[in-house]
Amino acid sequence: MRIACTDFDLAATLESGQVFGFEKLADGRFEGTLAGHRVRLAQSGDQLHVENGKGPFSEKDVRDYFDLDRDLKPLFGILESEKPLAASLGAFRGLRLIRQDPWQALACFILSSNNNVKRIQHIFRNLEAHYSRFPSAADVARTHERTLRQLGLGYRAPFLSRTGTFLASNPFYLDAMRSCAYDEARSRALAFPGIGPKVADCVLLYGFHRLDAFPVDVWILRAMRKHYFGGRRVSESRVHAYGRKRWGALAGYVQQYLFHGSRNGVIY
DNA sequence: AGCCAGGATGCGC
DNA sequence: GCGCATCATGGC
Repeated sequence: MRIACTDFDLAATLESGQVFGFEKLADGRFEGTLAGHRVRLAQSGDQLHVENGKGPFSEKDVRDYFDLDRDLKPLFGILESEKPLAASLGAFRGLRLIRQDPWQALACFILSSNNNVKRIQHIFRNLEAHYSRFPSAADVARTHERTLRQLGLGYRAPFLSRTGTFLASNPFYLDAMRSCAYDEARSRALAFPGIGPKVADCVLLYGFHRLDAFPVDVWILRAMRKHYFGGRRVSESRVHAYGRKRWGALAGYVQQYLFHGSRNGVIY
């Protein structure tokens, strides 16, 4: 399948720490699961190539997943007007926010706390291998904690176990969060074990495509302190409130360019 | 060897 | 509200 795409950077999108299930192959293609199907992805210019097996799999699935029908010009207008962001735009123009499955985003970002991307990817692959797919909440619910530990989760095993158990017996809980206002959805995310302020915003941003969410991790905190607070050691909650107010409905997109740019040395 | 990783939690203050 | 120790694990 070939899909026309403008203002799209596949590699930046898949390597910017928002999704952990794609592996870069030796030839530069990416392999992972999209809309329930194993795919291999490659980009050449304004074309996205998708190889997949048989199944109910459409171009629309891909366009939705990669947010390809969004006009990024309003975002680019913001990024161009601020020095640190313009640098990231120059390097990663076309980085887009993926629409992930809410449960998968929630599970992955429980694993992400005090962890590094390489190891999160490793745990993700362990989970896929153990269950022959990414586990559902029900899968996790009937798995013993020690098994999760053996898959590499460490001390986060009980967090995921308890979350899976709750969602297996409340199967529409995440669906209901879709229609909540930001504050309500965030406080519900915060109520899960192992989910604090940063991961809650990741769940809203990546799992529910709430673009007004603004996750503040160590990279965002450093970059924001330096470029927007004159180097002052302001708190994460202040940075969070500031980012959301300054960039509003596109705060999450701005955050993604700031994060990826900072992590790759484009912003310093 | 020791520090860090897309932090969260529980504590004392 | 803030600061701090602790939490598995492995990459670097």
